[in-house]
Amino acid sequence: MSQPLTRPKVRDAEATKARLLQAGTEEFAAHGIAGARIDRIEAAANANRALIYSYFGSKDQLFDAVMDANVARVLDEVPFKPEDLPGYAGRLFDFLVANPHLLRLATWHRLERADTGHEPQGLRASVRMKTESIARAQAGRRLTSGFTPEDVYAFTMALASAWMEASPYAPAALSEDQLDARRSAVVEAVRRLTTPTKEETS
Amino acid sequence: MSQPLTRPKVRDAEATKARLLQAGTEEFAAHGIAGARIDRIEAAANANRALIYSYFGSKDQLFDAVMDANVARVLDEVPFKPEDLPGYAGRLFDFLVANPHLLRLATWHRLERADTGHEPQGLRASVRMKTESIARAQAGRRLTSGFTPEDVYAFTMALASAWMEASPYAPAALSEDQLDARRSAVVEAVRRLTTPTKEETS
DNA sequence: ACCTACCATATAACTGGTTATTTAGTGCAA
DNA sequence: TTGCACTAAATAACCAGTTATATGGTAGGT
Repeated sequence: MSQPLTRPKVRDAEATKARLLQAGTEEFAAHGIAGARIDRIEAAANANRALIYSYFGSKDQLFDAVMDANVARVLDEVPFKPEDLPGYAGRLFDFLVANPHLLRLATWHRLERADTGHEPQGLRASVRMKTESIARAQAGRRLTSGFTPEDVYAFTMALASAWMEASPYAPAALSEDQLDARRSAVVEAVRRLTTPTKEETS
Repeated sequence: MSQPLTRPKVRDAEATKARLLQAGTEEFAAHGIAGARIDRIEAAANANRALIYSYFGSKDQLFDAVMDANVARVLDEVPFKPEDLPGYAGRLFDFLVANPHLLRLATWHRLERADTGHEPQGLRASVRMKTESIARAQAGRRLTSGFTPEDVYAFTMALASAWMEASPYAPAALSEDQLDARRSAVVEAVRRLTTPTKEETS
């Protein structure tokens, strides 16, 4: 995770970009855009600061690149299946437990960057795909029609990240059992929200 | 909301502190701690910057004071009743729609200040009171025992703020009708989560 | 194989504007 | 005249971004 980032023996622009993205991910997740320090990224990436400007353009643009890379990673690693929203919530919960800094990163983006209109690459398309497949599942009576597809999506996301948002104090000090219990609660909550009511199935 | 803050004719330290807290609330909600600028607070509060240091101590301590004041306000304005969690979620939703900057403020606190151990005055006590009264309601079979009191609380909070977290883009452009629909969805979601299941009531 | 000119990669030092915080004081009111 | 509210100006550190320079790999000529 936070091993020192080592340079390859040969010069390699791609590898340097990757180190800068990795160091930027950690720095931005910890301190946000305004709080991030170029010299810390420089040191952590084991690369010169001027390369940030030649490869990415500016601090803000490095943040955008960091977001793009990590959004792509989440979309890749947490598959979405509209017929199993509780399972999706559980997998998302697992991912956030394993990568709490990425939730912080997304939050910083919302606070500091969303109003600039710069959205992470692929995010909007992915959300549209998800809500549309939720709509299809609703039409097929496989999940409740009591909420709009956007509601279902927003609630699922909110429940999966509820615990990380709610407990800023001592978030890491959780036993395996406690973690399992919370995961089950999230899955069960999404199940209660999304299973069709009796009237809907009749 | 953002009228220029005017000074009284006579010198009045309390009034100046109040202006600094108000200006600080808006500045910190907009930019966070690292992004906030003392000179903007000074200008918006119509007060000299040195007063910030003599009354509050530092930029960080001004932020803490701002948090304390606004947490007190929320606790005061959004009454909690464990027997009506859906209603509580609805009122919280209303409050957040009316004061979106306070959700931002709380989020900045989580990101920038929570790990310092400085909690807003009264928050921990209030959360304990809420979870304990949820536990009593569960014991009295008035709400589901399928979740721990902490789960119930975290989920309720998450659902009430789900929409604000989920839609950073064009959050203000919502018609009255759309807002009502979202509110209803939140209330219904909390109702589905918290009403006892058939087995529980039998 | 060897040379060499070229260019992308990389670096250290610098610049100029910004920013939190302090200081030394002014003036009002009791 | 004492203490408090308030102010303007100074200070010292900080920090994003730039520049001038060095270095290593390599394509192409001999």
